[in-house]
Amino acid sequence: MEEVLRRQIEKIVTLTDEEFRFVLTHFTARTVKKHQYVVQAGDPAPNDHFVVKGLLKSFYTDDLGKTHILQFAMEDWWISDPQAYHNKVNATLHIDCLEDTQLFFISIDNREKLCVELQKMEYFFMKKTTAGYIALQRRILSLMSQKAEERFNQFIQLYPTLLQRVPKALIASYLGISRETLSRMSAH
Amino acid sequence: MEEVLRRQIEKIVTLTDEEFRFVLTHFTARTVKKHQYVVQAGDPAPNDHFVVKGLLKSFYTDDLGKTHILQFAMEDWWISDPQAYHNKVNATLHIDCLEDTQLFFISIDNREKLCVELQKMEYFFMKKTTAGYIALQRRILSLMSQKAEERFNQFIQLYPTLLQRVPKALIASYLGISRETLSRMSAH
DNA sequence: TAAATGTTGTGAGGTAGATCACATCAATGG
DNA sequence: CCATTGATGTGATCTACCTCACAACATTTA
Repeated sequence: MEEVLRRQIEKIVTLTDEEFRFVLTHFTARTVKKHQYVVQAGDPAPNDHFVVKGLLKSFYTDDLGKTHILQFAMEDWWISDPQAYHNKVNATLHIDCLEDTQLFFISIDNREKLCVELQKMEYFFMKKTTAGYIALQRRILSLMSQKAEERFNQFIQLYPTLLQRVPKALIASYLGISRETLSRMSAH
Repeated sequence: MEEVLRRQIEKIVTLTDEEFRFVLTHFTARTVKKHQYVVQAGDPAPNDHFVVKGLLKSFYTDDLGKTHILQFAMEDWWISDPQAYHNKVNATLHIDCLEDTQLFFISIDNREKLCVELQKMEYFFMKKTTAGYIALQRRILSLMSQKAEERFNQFIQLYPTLLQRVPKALIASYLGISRETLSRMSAH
């Protein structure tokens, strides 16, 4: 279990056994069942979650009650409500499990402490955040310049495994299109 | 001029005079005329730009030749092609000036050096990147859950000065709607 | 200062995709 | 193992927004 997290970090910075043990003391392990919530809009959400096994989604519910999926997170991914996490305000997003899930979470306070104590880890988080930023920019461009079917095809290319594990209606919500429209094009 | 940059940094971390002088050695000042490009798709784009005075935009040109504006940047903002910058690959975005502009830019190599030399600065960039990430997430939600007019109203709230300085057609492009549609609603 | 170029408005018509409404079949839990 | 709930497909409308076309000014620039 711990090794999954270690491998994730060591993709970017190398750690001695001792350093990793130290890093680990800042995390907490947790298992969560399908359908359970990890973050609820309105509540504080002081943790960032690393997925060891399982699958979650984060989503926003608008004034009309429609939900919009911001992110899926499977093995090796991180998920949080970043605004609530970094600014210590209440969540505006929900996060729940699509499958039984094992994760490590780290509080924002522990993270800030860890970054000061071990600069490598600040570097690690920096790289992760930057990569996330770039991915979001790509998604914005995709929402603005591509039509539904192109976005879906791109999704299939990018996340073939999610196509298997996630109901189509949720993928539609992630892509910003209706269930029915996506259904009508699954041919290609 | 330098003070603008200093104030920007000191919103997040405090610097001694000496530290700031040191920070400055990693930046280069530059003035750019209206219509000039700062980054061109296809070329390397190893610099991140801090705007002291003026106004720029970053945009993507799709296969059909349509352009989509990702970002405006006026005084106190940063602008780059983040993917090209951080991953040292060629740009996919263009960045050009909407007004005569003064800026400080920092190469990715200088930035990485600076972050190691002065950890405060790594913290500073981390905060900036995180805030940017949160803003992009909000924009994605806005593209998915709001319709054209709501997005425009939100834009006015958020960036009243841009409404003055930027042609409506460009704002439309930023919002992912057509010039004509935006024109038809400027009533409200 | 005339010519070229950029900005904004507005009409008319077209369309991608939303919404509503069912139907079928699979999965899950008491 | 039956009953409820979830997943998916598909037809029939509806609509927000796009595209094309043109006009009227404003602003550069030669």
